Amino acid sequence: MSVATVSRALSRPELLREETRDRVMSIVDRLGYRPNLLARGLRRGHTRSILLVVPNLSPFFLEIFAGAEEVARQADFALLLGNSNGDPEREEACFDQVVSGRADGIILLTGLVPTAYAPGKRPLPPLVTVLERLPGRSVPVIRTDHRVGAAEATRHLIELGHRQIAHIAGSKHAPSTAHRLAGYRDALESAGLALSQDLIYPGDFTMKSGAAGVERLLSLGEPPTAVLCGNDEMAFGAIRMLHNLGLAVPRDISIVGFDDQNMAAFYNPPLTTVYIPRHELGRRAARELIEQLEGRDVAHEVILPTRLIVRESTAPPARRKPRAGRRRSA
Amino acid sequence: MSVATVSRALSRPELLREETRDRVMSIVDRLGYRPNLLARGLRRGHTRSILLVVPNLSPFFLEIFAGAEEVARQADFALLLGNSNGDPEREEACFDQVVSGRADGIILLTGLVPTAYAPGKRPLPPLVTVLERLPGRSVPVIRTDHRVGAAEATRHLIELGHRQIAHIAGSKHAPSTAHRLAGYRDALESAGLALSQDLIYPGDFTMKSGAAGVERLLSLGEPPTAVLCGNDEMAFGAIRMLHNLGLAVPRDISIVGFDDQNMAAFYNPPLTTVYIPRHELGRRAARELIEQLEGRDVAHEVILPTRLIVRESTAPPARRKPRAGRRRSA
DNA sequence: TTGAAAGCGGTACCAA
DNA sequence: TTGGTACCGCTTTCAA
Repeated sequence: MSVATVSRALSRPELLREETRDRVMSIVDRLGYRPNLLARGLRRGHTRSILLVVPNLSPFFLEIFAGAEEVARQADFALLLGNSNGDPEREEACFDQVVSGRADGIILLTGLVPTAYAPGKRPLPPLVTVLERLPGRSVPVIRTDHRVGAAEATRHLIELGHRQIAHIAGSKHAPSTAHRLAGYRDALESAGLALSQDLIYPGDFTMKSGAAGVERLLSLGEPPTAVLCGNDEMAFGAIRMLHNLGLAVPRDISIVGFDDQNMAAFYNPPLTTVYIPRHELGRRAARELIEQLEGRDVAHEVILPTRLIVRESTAPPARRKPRAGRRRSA
Repeated sequence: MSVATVSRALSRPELLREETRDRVMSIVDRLGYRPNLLARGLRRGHTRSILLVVPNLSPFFLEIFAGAEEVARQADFALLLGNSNGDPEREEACFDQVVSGRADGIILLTGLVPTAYAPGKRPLPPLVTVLERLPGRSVPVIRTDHRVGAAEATRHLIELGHRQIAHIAGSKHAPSTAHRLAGYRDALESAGLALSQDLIYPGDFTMKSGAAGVERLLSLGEPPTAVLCGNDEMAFGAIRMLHNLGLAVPRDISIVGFDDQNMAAFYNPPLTTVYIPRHELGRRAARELIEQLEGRDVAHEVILPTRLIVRESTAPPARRKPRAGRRRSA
């Protein structure tokens, strides 16, 4: 029996006589034979695998990964994970994976393309971005409207009666940061509330920065009665710090997060936050990329809705001004 | 100039005259040429990539991944992520990746080998396990001593004066569950405290099960004054439920977690827990596997120490019995 | 329906 | 130090 026959039994069984096919398969089973994917990929010119590039390994991105993996698996694609860790060099290495033939396309969660792939230099690999539109590029994007989500969350606070509403913003590098800030401003403006630069603290998405942010905001002459945080982590950090300062959430101050991580519902108190359909974001991204790889036309932009989830970290403002009480011993 | 020369310029530059090498490299740079990794892997017989297999995408495993990635990168290995999701079939598919030539070896975090690779069937790929020893196999393992860690945590509660100490155990499928339970028992026995099956709740590592567990334990005739949880997530769930029931931690009941996730220090209250050196576990695993792949001898077992981190979720028992108070409105 | 053989893009051996 | 070339394992065209 020739190698061609074995190859056909595995790849295009319909071309073989049933008897031949069975004979091959039984031997394959017995030997535990698995075709060499490198050779196959080399010959076929593609590997049926896609690379998802994240800027870090936070649970937020990993859930998008999980969604993408689900769709990829169904379509018989392998999903690889590339962690750029914010390093442009590593990001470029991820893109090179496609040039090197290890993957057929990229799902990009970092919001930026390596400079080596700037327009006019190397051509982009098959690409879909998630969360962030690529400026000046016509690359399909699956995203949510951060601005609308942030505005809705801010409006929730306004409707509760808050007037002094602060914002702890995310990392400057993330384009979503600007959009969430814009939504916060939109809501304040439509309510006729004054914007104050003092009420905006530049965080970096870490719990630590959330804690630092709220401490800083509290030191203001006119401290806020509510804070919209750029993500859940910073909200957790903020709440923790408030408790540490002897302040209770939401009694003394209301806190809103962004993302609705799994932990949000189980935090103490459960966090009011903006739900982002991470899983679906991943699913759609994988679907679009696979369509693209298979030569079909794809949507240029998909916008998935966010949703405000009201839990127990928000309430009407207290009568008296929130002031740091005795700092807890520990 | 021949292809052989280009190949050498990229793979073994020391074999070329400096001038030739520079000439090749300048053209490589200009063209953005990247060697095809499939062809290279096919020819060389290895890919310099290793696959890390996790049972799910929880932050716990991802931190081990991050540690392994660090070492892999330094050694110029790519680290792939395989998510078996508890499915034996997917687990087997991960092992097949090595047989298919996509990876050279496996770092296994699931604690079990697919049945297709049972002793006497297919030979195991180059393998290092993390956290769990493989029964009946001489596979290198990098682990911590869960039993000692759990005993230390339990002793901490005993020293605080607790006598009724419960345990919310992890998933039955994880071997660590049994070890942590054993450590809990060890400490109780050495302190001369009675063991009661009622005080052991079978959880599954989720926050939800932690919440259900503590609710159940509280309904006991003689409810516990402290609970050792099999991981941090269950501890968070437990604390949340307690607050929901109008009970405060640690005033009414003490809670200890296991793992020391990032969130532990920022939970409300900050969680007393057992630190597991996840990052180092990953680093060591990658290092051992790479050594093994390069034909060197490797340690058969590496045991890394755990460490009890005392924060604010534990305190001496209250005088009066903890009883569920008014259930909070929300 | 099956077999023979070319070729995917590199690497490494041998020769020059 | 460089070039020519066989070969890694598979797919696919062409011929039988």
